[in-house]
Amino acid sequence: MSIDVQSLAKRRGFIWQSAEIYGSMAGFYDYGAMGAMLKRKWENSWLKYFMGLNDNYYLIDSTNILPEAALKASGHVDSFTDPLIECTKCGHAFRADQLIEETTNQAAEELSLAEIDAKVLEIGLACPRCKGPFGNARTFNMMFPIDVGTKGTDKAYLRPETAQGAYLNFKRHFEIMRRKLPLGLTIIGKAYRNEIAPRQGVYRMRELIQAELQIFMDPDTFSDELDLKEMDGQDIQVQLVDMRGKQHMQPMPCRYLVDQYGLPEFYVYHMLKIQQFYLDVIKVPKSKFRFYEKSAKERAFYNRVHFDIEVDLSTLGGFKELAGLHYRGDYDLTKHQLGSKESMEVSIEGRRLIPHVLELSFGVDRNVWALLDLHLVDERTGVLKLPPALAPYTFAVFPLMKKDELIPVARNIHSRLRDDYDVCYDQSGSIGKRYARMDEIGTPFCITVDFDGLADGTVTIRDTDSAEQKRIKLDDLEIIARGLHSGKLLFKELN
RNA sequence: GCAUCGAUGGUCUAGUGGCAUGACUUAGGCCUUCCAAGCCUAUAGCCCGGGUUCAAUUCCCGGUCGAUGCACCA
Repeated sequence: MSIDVQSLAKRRGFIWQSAEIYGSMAGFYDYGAMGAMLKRKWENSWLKYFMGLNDNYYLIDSTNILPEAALKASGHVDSFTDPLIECTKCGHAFRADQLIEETTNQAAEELSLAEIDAKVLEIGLACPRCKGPFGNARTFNMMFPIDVGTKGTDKAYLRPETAQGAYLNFKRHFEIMRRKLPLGLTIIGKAYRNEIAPRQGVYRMRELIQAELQIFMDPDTFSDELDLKEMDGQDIQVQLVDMRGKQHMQPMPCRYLVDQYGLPEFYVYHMLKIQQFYLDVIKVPKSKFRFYEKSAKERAFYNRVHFDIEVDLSTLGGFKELAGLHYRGDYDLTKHQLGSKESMEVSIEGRRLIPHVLELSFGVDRNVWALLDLHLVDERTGVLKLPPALAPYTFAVFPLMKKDELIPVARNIHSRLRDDYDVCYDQSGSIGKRYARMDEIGTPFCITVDFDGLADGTVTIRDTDSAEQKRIKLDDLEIIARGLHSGKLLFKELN
């Protein structure tokens, strides 16, 4: 029998559907005690890594509710919408613009609802499934509308992406942070999309968490400010558009991607950084990681370069998008300049420009799920081997048995460590069962107080990864704990 | 949103028109000097609404949720 990640996630307190006792709504998930800690630690690792790329990158926060005008300017009110027509006979809904385009070979994207209705009549469009007649076209916008104020007269929406918060705040932060480029603004927060058919667990949700870094920069000088030497001799795992169907991915030298494939140096530099994050911090096996190039047709029109970051997840049946690296150009700030009539132009050493945006966009829920998927290594017994910095609990402390001599010592160790780490104390059940519990929630180190140790001031410490044990002096506990937690000391280096 | 299938303690399941099965888990106890041992006890369940029936977890209708395919995913 193999461990089902979904039921482990539920049973051990990671994640499950929201409002369970009322039958749930599709696309909404809640985090339990373990899941919330795992998510927080993923976010912390992510922040530490990506904020560390530049001194001028900052964490900010912004509202989930945005005024209609802002989302009108960003294009979401109009383009986050699909015109639908429904068959009056079989009830099947179709994308009106696509159907018209297929039938007439004419672009229909710009047609209004009334124009669509007229066009449907004109060309005698009928339901491709049952030949039934179509009703009037209507729009379906993926944004959740909100009525603000007692009369609900201020129209607003739940934000469909966190990015807009950074764009709306750009001018003020540019001023506060002393007018330097590149300026990085990070937001970790909720975004909302009224998906037509949420599927595959946390992979497509209606309320999701995004971690996004928006880098505002001058495309002509940004590359010069990066340490491009880091790219020398480094390969990126990529699947380019023309490789599709032939292979999953191929290691391509950074230099090739710049010189031959024509990607901007700053873009490839960030590919490398993202790859290092996944391979070194998240510990994704190299064979399960790739950048997946989006074709001109697949990417949003304002993205000049777009690769998805994909990881091979067995629970989701293959390579799945966990993040995206988008070179959005000056599209966003230009749009908000038009919409708000506030100038988004900046002046740097005599050069005036509207900064361009390089967006690093991560789906947090998917990434947290990926941790469970990737690190549940023993499917039979359910051993989760999480990196110490990501595990919900870094340490667990047990008395070998529920005996009066052992309990106070174990309690004391627990409280010594608790100030600095997330530590679990457990004295219930056999020692083997307690180790197994910790295996399932990914606690990397278990400290056990036994009778031998009472005499000579030692405890045993067990490594989840290898299930091996070593005996350490209680006096060394703090320094060893610090080393193991940071990853600077490896378990095998003990003694 | 359409189609097919499904939904039983916390988890995984058996089964049924009339006291709902088992395992694991969890809690308490006994035992136990290191990897889910054993014994005793306890807690806990038929997705929601309506219908048929003396009686519905079971049959019927509608909904919700899930899996899969199609569609959708700027």
